[in-house]
Amino acid sequence: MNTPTFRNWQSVQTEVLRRIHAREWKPGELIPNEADLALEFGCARTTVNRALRAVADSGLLDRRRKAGTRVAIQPAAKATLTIPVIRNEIEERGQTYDYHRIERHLAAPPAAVSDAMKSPADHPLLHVCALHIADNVPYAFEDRWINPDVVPDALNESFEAVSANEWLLKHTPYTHGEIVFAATSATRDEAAFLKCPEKSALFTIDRVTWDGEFAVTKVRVLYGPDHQIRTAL
Amino acid sequence: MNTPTFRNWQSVQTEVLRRIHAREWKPGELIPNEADLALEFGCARTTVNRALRAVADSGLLDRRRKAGTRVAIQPAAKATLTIPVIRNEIEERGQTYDYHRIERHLAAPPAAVSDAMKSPADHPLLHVCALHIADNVPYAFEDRWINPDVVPDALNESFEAVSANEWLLKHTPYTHGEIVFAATSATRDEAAFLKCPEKSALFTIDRVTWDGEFAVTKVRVLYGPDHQIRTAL
DNA sequence: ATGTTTATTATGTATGCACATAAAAACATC
DNA sequence: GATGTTTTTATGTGCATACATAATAAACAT
Repeated sequence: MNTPTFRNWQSVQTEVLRRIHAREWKPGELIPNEADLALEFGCARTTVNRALRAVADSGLLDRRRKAGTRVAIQPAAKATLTIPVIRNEIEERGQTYDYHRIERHLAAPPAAVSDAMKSPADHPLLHVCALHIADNVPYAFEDRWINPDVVPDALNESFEAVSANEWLLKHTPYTHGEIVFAATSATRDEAAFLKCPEKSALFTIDRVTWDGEFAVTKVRVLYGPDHQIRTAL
Repeated sequence: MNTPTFRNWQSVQTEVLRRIHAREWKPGELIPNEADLALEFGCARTTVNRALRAVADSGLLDRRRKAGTRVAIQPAAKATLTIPVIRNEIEERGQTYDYHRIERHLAAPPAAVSDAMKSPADHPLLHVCALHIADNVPYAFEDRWINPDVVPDALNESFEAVSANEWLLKHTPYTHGEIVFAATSATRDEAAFLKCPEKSALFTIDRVTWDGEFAVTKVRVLYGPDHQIRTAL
């Protein structure tokens, strides 16, 4: 009744996951240390380490030096969402993508925007609004503010052919960002653009992108009604 | 003008990220292979490999055998969301958590639910509805269906003191799950429970949890108005 | 009893080496 | 020229070893 040998880290990972799910290792319980597992699985400790590290990354194991590795008590689900460029999102579903720029001008942003971008209240930013369309149906409304100090080239771009989304990705470096998911009620204007009833519940993604200490851009994307983002757990 | 040596994979990663952000390596561009980088950084190829793998995991690099590693053209943002147990979510903000079970009975679920759980339409499931409360204000409404074939013990549990959320986490193994984020409009009943206007836009998480081929539970959590989930990018 | 120092130990990681594998590129064949 | 086959090459991974580090437990001193 010997355990079969596990050659690669994936198979070790699978076995570890099996034991966790089968409750052979119960939540909160300490599991054998890497060296022992390596012996049991007939592989090197490095391999066990890699497997356990992967499982820990997914949140199912808690690891601490000296204390050892234990099964997470409340495995706070970690879902990795991929937020694609809208064009890709649409084209990957086999729909035709269309883009329509609605507005583009320099203006002082509302306080909510200048605050989020940590930009002086009266400092003008480039405001670009656009509609993303899938199979001739409005798909998402994009409301974006761009900091021309950080991206001076944006002032020479009309954003009529290429969406600001893609243009910025291609031309602008950034270091980090914040992203917020929420549900918002469609305003009159938004409803008109998205051709949905006013006050429809819209899935919304807000994103602020930074290059060092300067905000590059802030964008709010309002998706059409019934839009959903799904992922495996 | 020699590059300083990078001792550990984190510092290699930092340097790689710097080069990407600084556009020394431009989007779409092929970067030197691992062996060359190892030589340049004065470390082993394994170390470079680990660093590049980490960056690739975050979506900024595309790696393919033989073809080499290149900077992602459109780094589809990958956001890792942590979906905590609601009680923890509330308590971590220093608010008091309260829980109120609204309903619990065996019933044949609506088609949408039995379909999602791949359960026969007329097969009765345990329906548990509850309200999660933060500082005496309704926080989230939980609408859950539990498969008693998979979790027979649930039939002996009133879910009055412990939320089904936590009880299941503690008692039920599972293998995988699906999760869907969306925005929904509050129905009359939901609005009443959450003490918000009818048709408010509510952030919604739908989750189906499986143990092998059997659905363990399906839950829809409706968060109160203005709820948002944020994460770093 | 209590605080402080010193082992001890499990994980974390760097390294050199070997070999596996996918996929591009070169080549041969029809 | 199109198609199938072989070679080449960059990444992917396993392993043994060594040492680093964090955190606990044990030993020690006060």
